[in-house]
Amino acid sequence: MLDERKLSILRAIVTDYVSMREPVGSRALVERYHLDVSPATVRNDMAVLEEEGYIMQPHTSAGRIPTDKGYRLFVDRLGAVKPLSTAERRAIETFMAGAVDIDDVVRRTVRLLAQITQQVAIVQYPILSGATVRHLEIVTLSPDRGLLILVNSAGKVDQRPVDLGGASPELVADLRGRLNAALIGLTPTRAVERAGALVDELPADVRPLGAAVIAALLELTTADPSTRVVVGGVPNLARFSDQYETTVRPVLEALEEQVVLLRLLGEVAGTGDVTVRIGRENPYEPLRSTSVVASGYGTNSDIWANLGVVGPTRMDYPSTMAAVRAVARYVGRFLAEG
Amino acid sequence: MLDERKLSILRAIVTDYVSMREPVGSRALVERYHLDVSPATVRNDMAVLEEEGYIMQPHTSAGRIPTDKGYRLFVDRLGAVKPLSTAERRAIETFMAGAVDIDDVVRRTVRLLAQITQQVAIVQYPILSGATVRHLEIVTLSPDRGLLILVNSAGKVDQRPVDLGGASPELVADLRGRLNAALIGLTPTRAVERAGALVDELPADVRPLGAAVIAALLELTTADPSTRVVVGGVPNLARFSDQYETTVRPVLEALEEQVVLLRLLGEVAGTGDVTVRIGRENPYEPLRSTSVVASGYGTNSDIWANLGVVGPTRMDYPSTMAAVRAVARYVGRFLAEG
DNA sequence: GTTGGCACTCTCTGTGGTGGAGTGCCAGTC
DNA sequence: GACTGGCACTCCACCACAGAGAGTGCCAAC
Repeated sequence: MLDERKLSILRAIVTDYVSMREPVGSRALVERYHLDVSPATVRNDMAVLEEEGYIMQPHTSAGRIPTDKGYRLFVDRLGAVKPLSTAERRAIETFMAGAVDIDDVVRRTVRLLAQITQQVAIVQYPILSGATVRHLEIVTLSPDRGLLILVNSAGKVDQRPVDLGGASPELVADLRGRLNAALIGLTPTRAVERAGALVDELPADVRPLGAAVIAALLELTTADPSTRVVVGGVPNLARFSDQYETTVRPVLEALEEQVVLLRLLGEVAGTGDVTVRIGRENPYEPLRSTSVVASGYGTNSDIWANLGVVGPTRMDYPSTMAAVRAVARYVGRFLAEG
Repeated sequence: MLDERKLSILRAIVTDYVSMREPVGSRALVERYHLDVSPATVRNDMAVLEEEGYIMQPHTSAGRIPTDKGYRLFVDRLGAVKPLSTAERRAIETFMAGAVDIDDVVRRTVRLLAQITQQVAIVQYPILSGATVRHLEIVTLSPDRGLLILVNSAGKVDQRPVDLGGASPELVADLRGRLNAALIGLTPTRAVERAGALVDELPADVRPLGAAVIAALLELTTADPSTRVVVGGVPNLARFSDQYETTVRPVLEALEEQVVLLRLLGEVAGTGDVTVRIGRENPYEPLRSTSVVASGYGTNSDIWANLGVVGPTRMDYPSTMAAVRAVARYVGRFLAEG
């Protein structure tokens, strides 16, 4: 159906449109991409490509621009992987050095991704499903108010307020001892199960306190699963200020909604490789004229969370995909090493 | 110099320009604000106001718009305090209910402020200078890697990685005991001083570990002072997409730079009341065509941090100031109550 | 299957003209 | 002396229009 030359033409149209930002005509195509045919031939091919839905004209007698379907074919079959520049590679290597905790790693990652791709970057907090409970602390703030603190083996610290109900320091210490003895080394999920069982084994005087603390623990482990997403590179939208209503505004609005971001990233999850959603392929209506390039990150065996960028459908897919892939891999390795 | 009527005219110009977004002429002014004089009289007064630098014309034979100086006078002397609507008041009351920790309070505050003012909101993390050390924990992650965790009396939890240098669990426990005994109840500043002295009193075998931990503690207390700022309501910039280059872009860029935000908010600090920086009064060059309305928040005796909004110089100052003031007061009270 | 030629279409740019809003100024009035 | 009505003037915003340029589709020829 589409012979080699038509594919080359589509590739050239996508490439040219992405870099020039203008509909591309047959003459320019022949000149800039050294196709050894005449513009007329290219026009015939373009007519076919248009009929098949890969390209379109903004209006009669204008050049062609790729459709979502055209970009899709380009991404699937035509985009040569563009290797990162050494500068970019070095940036990735050095950007993470000196990160002090997970927050910091996530913040640095988002900046890095935004800088390399020159787009808006989104990084989801890792769900360290392999991490185990390392330490559990109950700190008394006032007779009634306490704080349950959970530290996992990856160095993540979470806290939750807990109502101590006036329990004595001894009771609190007792409970802490029991919980630590029972839960250390377990995964969060198993820890919650175990804690649920534990409550029945507690002496009567510790039980009310135990119930309150374990409830807090449950909230902590269920509520947490990286509801959190960090965003960066928003000023990069400046490059699309001409398309304010179709591109800038919807992105700004989506960025404000954690839920939307999680959906955007979330639905690509499961794979460790880069996924691309182009235009209308996106699950979120207002972003129908933008694309999302995302990837899971983690170890070989375990995907922790996702990261990616969002930009106009007219983006440089090969470069963006290469950058997202490289950053995802690097962050995965970095976190695995601790 | 400026009699009562000229001030009324200035007030009317500011009000009209803010709501209509168009240069305002003498005729419209007379009609809409029931000035009991003729347009010609208003024109004479406007000529004076222009000469004094309070208003200007975008071009000859256009209406007038306020200058930064005009807005300043308006804010200082002419803006009647606009009370919050009951809906807004109720929003403030209910928005905070159910906040689980400081992160949550800050996030909710920023959303609230953005929603009420319909502008971009910025909230700085509170520096709870009155808070004291409540608990100090050293968690071992691996023989070499540990985590120093500091809990203060306000329920804030901070952590920092620390190199344990292979110290035995007994040594770690010993050090934890000593630190807790020595530091609990002290303010962060005093705690660091005390810890510095403590290192010399340590037995020789604990000393290297002690030095490492105390170094981490120092980092924690000095680095922390709310370097952190949270931003919300960015999509509200959509209302100014016509002024992309002068308003939207600089704001987006400033928002990416924590340092800039801290400066913006920081330089208004010290007072518990609302401060307004109009246009060129801002310390940050690119924001010269925007205004910042900010306020410290805390208790009567103690300012913890700042919050505010940033928007175009052409903003509804009375409403914005009222909202910022109300939110700052409410958050201060909310945090004080715990 | 490919190509050169040609008529056609549509956007973009610049030009000139017009209407309207608003001003500044002046002479007259209270 | 302050205010007002009138008037000439300025400048923007809007519109219509023409011409250039880019690009196309189609057709006949190779």
